Amino acid sequence: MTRLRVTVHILTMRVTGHTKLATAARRRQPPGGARPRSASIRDVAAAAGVSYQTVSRVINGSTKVDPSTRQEVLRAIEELDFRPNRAARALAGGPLQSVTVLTSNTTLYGYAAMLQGIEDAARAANFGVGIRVLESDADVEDAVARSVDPGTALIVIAFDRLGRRALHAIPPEVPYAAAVETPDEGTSAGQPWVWIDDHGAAAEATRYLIDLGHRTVHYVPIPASTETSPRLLGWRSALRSAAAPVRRPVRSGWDAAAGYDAGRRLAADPAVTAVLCGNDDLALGVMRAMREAGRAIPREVSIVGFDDTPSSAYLTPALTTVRLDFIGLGRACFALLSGGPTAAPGPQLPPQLVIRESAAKPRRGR
Amino acid sequence: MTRLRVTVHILTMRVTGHTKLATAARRRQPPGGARPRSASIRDVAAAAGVSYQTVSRVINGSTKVDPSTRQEVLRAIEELDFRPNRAARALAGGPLQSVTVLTSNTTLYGYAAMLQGIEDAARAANFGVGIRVLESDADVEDAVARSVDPGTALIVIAFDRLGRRALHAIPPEVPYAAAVETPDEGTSAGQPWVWIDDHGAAAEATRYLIDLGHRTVHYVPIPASTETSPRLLGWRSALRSAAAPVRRPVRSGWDAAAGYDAGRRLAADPAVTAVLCGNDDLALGVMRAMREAGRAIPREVSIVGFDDTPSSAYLTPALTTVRLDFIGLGRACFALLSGGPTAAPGPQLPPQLVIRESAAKPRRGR
DNA sequence: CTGAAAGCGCTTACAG
DNA sequence: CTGAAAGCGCTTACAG
Repeated sequence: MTRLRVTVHILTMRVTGHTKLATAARRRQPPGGARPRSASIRDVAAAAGVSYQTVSRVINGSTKVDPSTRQEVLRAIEELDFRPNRAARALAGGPLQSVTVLTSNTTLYGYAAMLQGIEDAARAANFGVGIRVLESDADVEDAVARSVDPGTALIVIAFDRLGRRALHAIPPEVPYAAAVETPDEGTSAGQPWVWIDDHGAAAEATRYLIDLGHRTVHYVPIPASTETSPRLLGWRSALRSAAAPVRRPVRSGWDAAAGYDAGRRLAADPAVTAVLCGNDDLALGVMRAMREAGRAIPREVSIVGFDDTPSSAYLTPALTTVRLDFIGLGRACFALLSGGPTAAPGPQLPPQLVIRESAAKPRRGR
Repeated sequence: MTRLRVTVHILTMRVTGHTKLATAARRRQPPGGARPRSASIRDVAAAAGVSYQTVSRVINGSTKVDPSTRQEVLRAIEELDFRPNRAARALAGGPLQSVTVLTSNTTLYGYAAMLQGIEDAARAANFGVGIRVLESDADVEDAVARSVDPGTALIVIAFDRLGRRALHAIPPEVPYAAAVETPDEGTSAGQPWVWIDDHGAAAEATRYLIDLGHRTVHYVPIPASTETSPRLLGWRSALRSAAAPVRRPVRSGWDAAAGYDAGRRLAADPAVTAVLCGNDDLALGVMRAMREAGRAIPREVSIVGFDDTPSSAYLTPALTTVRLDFIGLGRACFALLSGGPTAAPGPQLPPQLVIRESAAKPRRGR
């Protein structure tokens, strides 16, 4: 019995060995070829006539390599189409080579655009990009723990409560960066965080509506990451500066359905003539509810959104909204990881009010 | 000489060991706390009183472990909060543990929803998820090569030309699955592909408009992955069955801006009374263009989209569209990788025409 | 500047 | 069923 087993194993080994060799030869011949075993640093070293440690130095950008040696190694790398094995580098304690994005959502515009910016910057830096969705409060800790890995940094999209929790669950010295809704008061100096000036954006949009002649501006926020949302603060301060009454924000959610619900509640109040919405999807839902209630936009009710999604300009009426550069935010966030010259924590590209058709003077002056 | 070298080596080991410990110790103490270096299988083995190979067997689900031994190991794993090192597993030739999604886009609804479905299923299977965007034709080969990695499977979102190219660039025996626009004729049997019955969906939507009384239906497609798009075929065959004239499709792109351009061209033709659009964003753009041209929807022109994005029901008029289950498609695609009982290549959940407000009888009968 | 050693944390054979 | 060996492809020290 034992004999038989041994025999079988030897055969197996032989077959495997044979396959590998045959494969390497057939590499460029797709039809029928088995998996090409890719070149290792030893192969490159042999082709370049140096030791494999030198190859390691070259691929890691060590300066202590003779220029001509480097040339020869690079040529061999090119020739063999060598790509360092990520797993081996990570295991051996090599440099950061990938980033995992922790986010509660991947499809909402701000999140998806942020992810796009991260991926774009990461790809340019030859970093791999992973995604881990934060499912629930109970899942956050596990998500962080499973994402911590030598060789990979973390990026947290901390626009909401789950993201915020993940941010605070990252063990010290795990390399990371984050996009936050707003920095923690006081403690944010020196943190690898980027954000958008939501406070200023909300204030500007609110002022715009007030200047149009609206008596006040109602607010349908997205769920905030903290107790005090900068948008809420910006909206309120603009209202106060104008001595306009501050109405209670209408709690909702993230999408058009949530906006629709909020809109129905607002439509019941004839005093509502202007509504600022936490994102364009909410705005879309509010518009729908208003029109169902017979309130024309912008003739009877003005609506302003946040984000400027690619569709917002094509709605009817085209949405007046605050453009937020999430793609740039994602890129900036990634840059924080490498700490290059373009890396700067803090607020990024200022938001910009894009005036279109969904807001106008109220029917009668105040 | 030999003796000396041996001695030196022993010293080296000691020094190395010392340095590492010191470093490790410092690493963990930001100022004060001690971050435990994560447990390895050897730690678990020690805690459970077994060899580390046995731990390996347990975490890999080997059946050849005594139940009581397994219990003990699981307890130690729990106690030490052990998580296998992904890099080490990959390097040593362990099982698949992550999947990289190759896609030309991450923000368009179909792609983003597909990604969501994949992530969801992958997370449940404790798989990591990577993303690699296909930037251009020139980038495809590089994208595939860099994504091939032991321990990680590939999922290609092959709805478009770039995705299709990536699909065909995958070396044989790299584990993968794909969501395609349509299977290759003849050669698709047994391939790990999933898709949605676009042909049937387009035919159904077209028939619906014809049955409403429209003389014909114009078509604004999304760019197809192949020469013959199933949606185009479905649209055309429905038209032919109804003996309706087949107008040339209006080439456009993927987003509302592209839809707007197409819509302007269509609006110039007074004979256009019904338009089928390749996705909801295009439909939104077409609607905008039509209204700018003074054509009311649906009174003068009917519009039908594809996708049923979360916003489509809240547009005014609410969009009549074909609902496609991209989230389910993503899950099904992932399931193909593990080959479990739920894995079935082929067409997935049938599309469903969702009738809302954007399509109606033409003003005058045909 | 370049080479030889040790080891990262696992897995697969293999031997009991 | 369980243990001891070899090695995955790299990197960091270290020694010249």
